[in-house]
This record gives sequence, structure tokens and C-alpha cells, in this order.
Amino acid sequence: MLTPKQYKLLMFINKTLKETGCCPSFDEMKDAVNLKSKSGIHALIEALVERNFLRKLPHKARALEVVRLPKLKPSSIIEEEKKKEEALHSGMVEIPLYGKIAAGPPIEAIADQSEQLSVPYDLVASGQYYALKIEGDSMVGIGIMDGDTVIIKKSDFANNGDIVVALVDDCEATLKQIKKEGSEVLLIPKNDAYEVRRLDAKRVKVQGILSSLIRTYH
Amino acid sequence: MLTPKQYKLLMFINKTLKETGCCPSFDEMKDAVNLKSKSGIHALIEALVERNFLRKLPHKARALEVVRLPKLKPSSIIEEEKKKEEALHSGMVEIPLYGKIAAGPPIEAIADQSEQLSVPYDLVASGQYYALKIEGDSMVGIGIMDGDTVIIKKSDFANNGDIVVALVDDCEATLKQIKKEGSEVLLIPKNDAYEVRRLDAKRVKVQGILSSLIRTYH
DNA sequence: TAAAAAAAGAACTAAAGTAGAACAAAATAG
DNA sequence: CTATTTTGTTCTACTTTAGTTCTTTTTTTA
Repeated sequence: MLTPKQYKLLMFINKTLKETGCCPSFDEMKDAVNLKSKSGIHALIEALVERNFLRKLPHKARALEVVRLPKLKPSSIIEEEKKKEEALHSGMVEIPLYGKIAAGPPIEAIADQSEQLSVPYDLVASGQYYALKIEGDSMVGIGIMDGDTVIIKKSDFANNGDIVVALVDDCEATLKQIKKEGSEVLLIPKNDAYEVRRLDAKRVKVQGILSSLIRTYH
Repeated sequence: MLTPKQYKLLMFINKTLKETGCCPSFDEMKDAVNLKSKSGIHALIEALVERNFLRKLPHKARALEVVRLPKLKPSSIIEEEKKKEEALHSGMVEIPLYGKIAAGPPIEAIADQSEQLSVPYDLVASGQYYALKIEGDSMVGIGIMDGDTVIIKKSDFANNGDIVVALVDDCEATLKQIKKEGSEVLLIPKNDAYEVRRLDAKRVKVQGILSSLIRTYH
């Protein structure tokens, strides 16, 4: 993806911006990556802008912004750092996309053909998560639309009022609001066209709690 | 992003604003950053406004507002968090979070604490984007709820049926479905409790098109 | 060893910073 | 409301700092 020099420069710019709040000049950068001329910096920056790692305000000095950081480090850099442990590195923002949910087969049944989905880190800060695509309109009353992607935090326990992934009779998974009443459980859709289901608690397993939602248009 | 002078001035303005509650004058600023003429302050402020760190209320004296501050971190923490940071932000890009939208002041006028927001790269692959927090329930009919974060693609043009950020009379920004009828424009809420507004096309400016939506629970 | 890529260097262009003054607009005092 | 003061804007001129472009040299590698 990036050459070692590009990577090193990008990291230096990012570090400087965060540490000092202001953007380094070309001369400062050339020292940081051990070049003796700033013409090389120019080429590196052009490459980083073209690859969408940096953005610069045209015709402005010291006006660079880091857009993103690379997913993969150049292999030479990795080897440099291999001494230091780097176990938790990749896969951090990737969570499994299990499939569709509403009425249908249990999510375990489709879990094997899962894709990975990138989500913002702050949505999945602690705990185990997975994603599901919503199918159907039983929850439109609280703004969960057909086609939305929901991010579910794994949990086998839920509080009254939580929106949960509920597995009924080990064969049907739905997203509903949950309410416990004695030995029974209510699964409450959020759409007047659907009816509340009242089930024996033994038949219902909570598989996770709704944590966030992502929707794309067009 | 910032030059050292710009940074120094921004910090001074921010500090003064927090300590005294009122905005320093140009003369006070020129002393604070060791200038002998306030023309330089003017240029610095223009640069900070252009870079979205400051906002000034037009035709007002001492009426500057700090929109955001560059994210700073002590170098020790940076080193410690470097690997983690990389993992967190891989595949993510930063886009500005301007503020709230619904019925109210124009988005330029809000954004008291415009932050940056991390979003998955594939949501904002091409084009310029910004984020807004939804305030109000005028769009619940299509699942856009109070408190949701929407990601808007910058555009001054929209097709019929698009959900857009519309600026009315340069002073009121809302998220609505747009429909053009001759020289008029309809702004269509998606909630029966609200009425469609029919306005002369000249009064309405499109500021962006709804691109995606993120919601977090709890 | 030749071709390609990276780096260095110099010359140039552009932007940022400095200063002062004249002026326009906003805030305030009377 | 008007006069006065405070504050902000604009202009010119200049210095310094920063960024771009080009050619030459060095290094890499096919």
C-alpha cells in the first residue's frame, strides 16, 4: 500500500499535528524522515494526497490534514516493529456480519457465510459485537427500517425495555423489544401492524442487545 | 493544519473566552501574540475561519466563537497509544461534525463544539462530507429519529425526492425531502404532524444530500 | 549494465508574517 | 439621537518563511 517513506512521513505528520496542534513545514518533515532536500517531501505528499491519506488546502502553507491512517503497515516497518508485540493489531474494527434478521432461520445457521463489516471504533468499544441486516418493518416505530444494518452487542441477558435479538424455539430470530412478566416474556414489535408475542420464558433466548445502527442511502 | 501563529492565536482566544466570558479585541490579541499591528490579526483570523476553527458573527464586534480545537495529546500518550490508535482508525476517516439540524439557526451558526467524527471509509469514499445531529422528529416517517447522526455529502444540487440539508433565506437549515415544482420548491417533512413548505426556489439553497445515518443506543 | 526510481540541489514562486496608516463600522456615553 | 470612542477592515509595502519545479546525481534493481 504505502512505501516505507510515505508511511513514516504520514506518521510524522499525524504525530506532529496531535502533539503540537500545528502542521510541520516541508523542512521539518525532511529532517524527520532523513532527507536532505524538500523536493522529496513534495513527491511523498503528492502520493499521500492522491491515495487519500492526506488532504491539503490548495495554495496554503502548513495546511495539511490527516484523512485516515493506513490499514496495513509496509512490511519493512512491520519487521522493524516485530520485536514489540503487535498482537491486537488488525481486525479491531472488523466485526462479523451474520446475515438478515426478522423472521427467519436462527442466526447461528447463517453465521458461517458471514462477511466482515468495518464500523467506527467508538460503536464497539468494549465487548463482542456482530452486525445484522434488518429485513421487514416490524420496528419502524423506533426508526429501524428495512435494510438497515444494526450492530448487536453479544449478551444472553437483557433488561426490560431493551431491544434485543431474540431466538425463539431455537429456530427463529427476531429483533424486538423485550419485557419479562413472571415466567413469560413479551416480544414487542414497534409497528402497530404487528402484534405483541407472549411466550414462555424457556422458549426465548436473548442473543444480543441493540447497540447501534448504520444506514446508507442510494 | 495550522501554522504556529494561527495556533497561538486560537489558543489565546479560547483561553480568554473561557476565562473572561468575552471575546478579546484585535488590539488585545495583537499584544498576546506579539504583533505591533492588528492587520496581522485580521489575516490570522481569516485563516482560522477558513479552516473552520473559528466563526465570527458578521457585523459584530468582539463576536468570535471557537468552533473546535486541534486535538492534542502529550507525546508519551501518543507513543503508548500508537498501535491502538492505528487499529481504531484503520478504515476510518474523519469528517467534521457541524452541529444540530432541524428547524433552527443555519448550520453555519451552530456548531458550538464542532468535533471530528470517525466514520467507516466506505461511507465517505468519494466527495466531501460532514455530519449533523438530528434534532426533532420531522423525519421519523423514514426512520430518522431525534438524536441520530446523519452524514451529508456536500452538494449544491439535488434531484427530486432526495433528502437534503436545505438552507432557507440564509438563516434556517433543515433536513427535508426536496421536490421542485417550476419556480418553487417543496420541503417535505416525513411526519404527518408537520406541513409541507412551499417556497420560492430563490429562497432555498441545497447544502448537501443525505448519505448515511448512524445511531447509537444507550 | 542499462533503465528506473529515489534523492539532492538550486532557482523560483507563492504564502505567511510584519508594520503603519487611513478608514468604516459598531458600541457606548451623554 | 448624536458625538465620541472603541473596534474592525482594508490597503500598501516589505521581509521572512514555505512550497514548487526543474535538472543533476545517486541508488536500486531488473
